Amino acid sequence: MTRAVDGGPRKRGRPTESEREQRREEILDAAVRLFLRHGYGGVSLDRLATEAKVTKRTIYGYVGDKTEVFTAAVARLNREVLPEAEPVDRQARTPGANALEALAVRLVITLHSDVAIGLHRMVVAEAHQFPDLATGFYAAGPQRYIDALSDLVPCPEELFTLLLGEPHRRRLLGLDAPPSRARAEAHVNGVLQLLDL
Amino acid sequence: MTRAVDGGPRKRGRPTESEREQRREEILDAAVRLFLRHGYGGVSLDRLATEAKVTKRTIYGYVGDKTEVFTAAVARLNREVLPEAEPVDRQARTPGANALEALAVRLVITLHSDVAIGLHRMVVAEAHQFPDLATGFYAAGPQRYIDALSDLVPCPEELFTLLLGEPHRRRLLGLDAPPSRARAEAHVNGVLQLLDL
DNA sequence: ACAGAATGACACGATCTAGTATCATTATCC
DNA sequence: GGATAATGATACTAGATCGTGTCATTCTGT
Repeated sequence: MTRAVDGGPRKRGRPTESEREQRREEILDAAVRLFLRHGYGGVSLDRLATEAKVTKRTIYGYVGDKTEVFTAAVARLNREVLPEAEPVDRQARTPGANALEALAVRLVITLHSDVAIGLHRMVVAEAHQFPDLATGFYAAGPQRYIDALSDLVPCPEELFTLLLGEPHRRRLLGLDAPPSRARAEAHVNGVLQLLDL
Repeated sequence: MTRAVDGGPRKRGRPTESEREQRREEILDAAVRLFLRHGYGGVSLDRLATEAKVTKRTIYGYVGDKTEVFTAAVARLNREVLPEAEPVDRQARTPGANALEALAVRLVITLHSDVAIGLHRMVVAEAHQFPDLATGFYAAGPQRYIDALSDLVPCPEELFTLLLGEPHRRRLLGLDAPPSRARAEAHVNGVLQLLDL
């Protein structure tokens, strides 16, 4: 008999092999949730252990100390946000005037999402303590989007900057909600017109 | 006989009236230095007390608890960074094609400085815990610069966004050093050309 | 079946931190 | 001069947190 998905305390003792495979994922799921909500300093290992329904010793066994958990959580968030950019290449090859617009709208919606904004904010906040994370974040994030745009326009960096723009700055400061698709499309059209694209 | 400016332990007992006037400034000077370097969570009151050559009780007497010290430090930083925008109005009235360029260069250099970047990073990092600081920061900072530009160009928000651009994002992540004046001027000229200004 | 590995529950030590209290010392007020 | 206020030095309380230790429990490998 298998235990209910969220049924009280986890059973004791050594886990089965299939449980072991899920274990690390569950820990990182909880870490991502908590770090996004409360930031690095606002999450204790006890709280993370409770959230992951695991003990601290198990966290050390599967991931490591707090800094390693944070690094792994950021890495997972990077992989979670960036696959949205994968269809870029496919879209880029699609001819027609709307290819650029479609890509831009995807980019705006993705990078203004709660997850992407939370990641961006965390990396900025901890750039002092985790400089390697900042380097990796920029290379895997903004730089990659800029490279994708470089196949389509002559000024990819400036286009990327404008696609984020002040709304993105305000999102980082927690001043606005994520834009609706309609707002994102309007923003994209405004930017493309401004740059004569 | 007056004590040397930075000569060992401060003398005990009730301070003179002139000392009282300086006291709060010295505390906030130290707070600004430490918060910029180590962030809100990275500064303890003991450390702040040592840096300000004062005891914790005196900090409570002059400023308040840690959150009030942080709020006061951010307010002081806002006042410290923004006076650079005061000459905006005077420059704006100066006719000639170089008025906009001169203002833009000032803006780029100021907002990429270590102090401005440190403030921006701190406000982003603590936007969850101090949402009022984020609101005040955007209104007194970016919004104010955008308003100043609105007298000179038809697309002030977009111009502001481009004047910061990816170099500013990279500065927030600790990836670049502050731009030289030459780099700032080159960046401004590139942006103004792109927008046909 | 049995030894060993991995876990949850619980506890513990060491460290750090916010905020307060005590006491001697120095300035201000009357 | 004497009372009062404000300070530095120091210690303290109370709580949080990181990282380990102990022990019973459960799975894996042989």
